[in-house]
Amino acid sequence: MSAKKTTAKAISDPAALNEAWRVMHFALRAVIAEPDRILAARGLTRMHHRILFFVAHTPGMSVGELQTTLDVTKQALNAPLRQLQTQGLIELAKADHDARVREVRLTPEGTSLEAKLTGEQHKLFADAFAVAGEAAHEGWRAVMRELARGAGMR
Amino acid sequence: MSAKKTTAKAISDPAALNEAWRVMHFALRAVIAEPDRILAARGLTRMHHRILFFVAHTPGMSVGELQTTLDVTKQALNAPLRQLQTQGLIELAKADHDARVREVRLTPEGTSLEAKLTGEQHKLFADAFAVAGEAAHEGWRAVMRELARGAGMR
DNA sequence: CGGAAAGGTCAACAACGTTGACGTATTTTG
DNA sequence: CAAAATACGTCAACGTTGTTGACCTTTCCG
Repeated sequence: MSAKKTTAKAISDPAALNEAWRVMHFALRAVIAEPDRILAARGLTRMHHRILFFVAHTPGMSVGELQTTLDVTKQALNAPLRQLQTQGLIELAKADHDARVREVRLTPEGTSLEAKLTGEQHKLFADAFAVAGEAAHEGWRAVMRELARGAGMR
Repeated sequence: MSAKKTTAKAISDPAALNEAWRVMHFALRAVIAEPDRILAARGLTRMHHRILFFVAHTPGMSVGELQTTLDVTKQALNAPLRQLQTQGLIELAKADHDARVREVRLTPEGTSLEAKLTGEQHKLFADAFAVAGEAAHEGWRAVMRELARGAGMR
């Protein structure tokens, strides 16, 4: 017994729901902060991050797939894509099966940067999960999954 | 016994951390979706929503306080503020203690719209919490608080 | 061969926020 | 009380980012 009883807010207490929304914001901000600074230092933006992120998890993605995934026009994608290439973070190569298609992959440096960026985020999540405990971790995941259901969840 | 065991992912499993990030995105998107549509239908944007939100919870806020809170310039704030006023959602009145200061309050219609907007979000949260259960709710809050610590948390 | 697909690129726009410079009440201060 | 400081409002010039539209090249395929 004991532990904090914190009034165990009722699930639909307006104040609790309101706080949920605020906390969500700050949590997101906290997780984005470091990566954003690192990116900015290289003159990169969130769009670049998004590209690195998706390409890291799906090496060899075509430009068109990226475009669809990120839901932007090819013109909007082109500039950041070229900048990443210029900075030696990604490579564009013709696909074997279709020379019209250009496949995107991270270079070792790109892989390194991407790892650094997501590493910062992972650290925050891991710390939060560690402090909150395994049970809280499971609860968190359950709630998030529920919230995310209904959004695209591509 | 029973219930889903779901492999009880290790707290620092890279895949779990990665999923945490993705889920966070989708959850946020899901929560923002409806309010955004409602706003858009009235020709309003997120900035208007932010104004309504803060003014709702701190009636009589001055324009300057709003500016500081939202972290935008007065020029950026002015336009949406006037539009909200024109649409009869907020009222601007001179402060009793200082006629230079203009206090912002929601009109009944403004209060109604704000309630509708946050109501949509509350519904999503309440549903997610209800489905996940009270224990998960507590866990979620614990993790979020931990994540948010280190961000501003104004 | 000729049409369709994947990309690249130039150009005109539109949304949104920023900085800079003034102008106007109103309050505070020397 | 005159002068400096505040709180706001507003006009104007930009910068960023993404969009639509048009056009061109390379490549694939029937």
